[in-house]
Amino acid sequence: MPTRRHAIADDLRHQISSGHFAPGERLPSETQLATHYTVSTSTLRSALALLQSEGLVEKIHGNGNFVRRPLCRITYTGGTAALAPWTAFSAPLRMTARTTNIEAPNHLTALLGVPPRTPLTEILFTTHEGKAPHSLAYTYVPHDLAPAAPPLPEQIAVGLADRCSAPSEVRERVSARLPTQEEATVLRISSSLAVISLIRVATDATGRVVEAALFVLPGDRADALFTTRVAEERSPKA
Amino acid sequence: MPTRRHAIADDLRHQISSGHFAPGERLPSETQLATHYTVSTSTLRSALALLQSEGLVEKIHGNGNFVRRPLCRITYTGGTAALAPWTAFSAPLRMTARTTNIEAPNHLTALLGVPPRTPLTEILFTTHEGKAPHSLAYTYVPHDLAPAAPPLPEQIAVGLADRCSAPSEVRERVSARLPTQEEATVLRISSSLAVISLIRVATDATGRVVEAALFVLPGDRADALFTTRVAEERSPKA
DNA sequence: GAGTGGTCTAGACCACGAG
DNA sequence: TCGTGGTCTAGACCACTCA
Repeated sequence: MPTRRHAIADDLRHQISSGHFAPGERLPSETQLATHYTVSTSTLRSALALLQSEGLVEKIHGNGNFVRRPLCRITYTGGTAALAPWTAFSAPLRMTARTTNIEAPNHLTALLGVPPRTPLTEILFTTHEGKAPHSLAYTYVPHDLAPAAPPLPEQIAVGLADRCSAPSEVRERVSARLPTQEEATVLRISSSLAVISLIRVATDATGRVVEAALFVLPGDRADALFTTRVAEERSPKA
Repeated sequence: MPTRRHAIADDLRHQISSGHFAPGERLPSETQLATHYTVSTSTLRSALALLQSEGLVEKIHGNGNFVRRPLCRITYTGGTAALAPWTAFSAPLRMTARTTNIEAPNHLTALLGVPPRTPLTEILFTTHEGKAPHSLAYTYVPHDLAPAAPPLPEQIAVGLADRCSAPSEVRERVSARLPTQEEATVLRISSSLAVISLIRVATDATGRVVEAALFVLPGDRADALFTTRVAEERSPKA
């Protein structure tokens, strides 16, 4: 038995997908919609919450509810040894970088295998599509491996390749969760829209961690792909 | 500036983690809690919703709110060529299987590269910890590759290894989303707790799909790990 | 049947954004 | 300033679980 909020959400979904509400358009105010559907504003808001968690609608406080423009779906490609994070993405994306020198906070020491307060370089990559941020990647490298050059994305890749030895192993751990308040704000997503949290740790032949990266990818527009080829010699024995 | 529901959620979180409310215990009723915190029941319920989406509290309609027992965190290991799905999990888990013969529905034809209504064998694996279901895996194999043996997990692995050629490539696509109503019910999770959705497709040397598997893993207790070793010969060029 | 959570209401008051 | 969404209230009524 469908509840009212589901019925309203379904109706709005249809109106959006049919083009009755165009992408980027502002929906009627919540009061108007509540009157139209003859429900209370609370019920109407819970209907909109469903659409938000699907990434169909973006609320802007004091302004209105907007139909989200459909975004390019991007694929993070796993298993690449490249140190530059954006090379892992399939689609061409505008990317900005911001470099900060920090001392290793507690939650990073275990990941990087370094003592607390080790000098690190943090590089925050942000991908954009139009004005809307599309994904976040916090990258940490030991300070002596970090490029001295200004943090233009292309230069970082070259700088890293110059200074550090080749990674010999990359471990990527993927989990699903809801975004933190900060992530939701920066990515302009609902805090009820699931995100992929991906932690990538690259170690060189000596076992030293040469890079750790924390990716946050909105679930409505990103996924991660891992391809494994099996050597012919090996038996498929479970 | 923290809202009331966040303050209440924080307080309950502390009481749970400090052991004031024990795992498995039923919380006071929502009315009692609302009185205790001098808020309306709506506000109290929105505080509980926060704890639900963290997997700390399980609501049971008509019965009460229960502190969730902390569950073993499990890791799905990617990149394995094994066809038996449970071998991908790190922890020992109780698993049940249910086999059904079906005709390929539309959403599977593209995945498997077969015509509509191709005979398939669907195997639904469920892992359990105690009474609570822990994860779901829908596995599809072409009917002629499916084991004729009864669907005991161990026998399926043997049956598959006997009949089909070795997979030469495994593609695993990971995304994050909220569970469907059905998944939330079966897994006994809140519909606002993010899940990992993992689609694994194994193809043999001829390019034929020998297995497709759809995993649903609750985000509060599961993650996926992919390890890549880089051959020494290759350059780390981005 | 008694008690629990689930849905919904009609409204107050606050915080934010744009003109 | 005005209109928007954000938070919260006090309470009605329904659906479910368990004794």
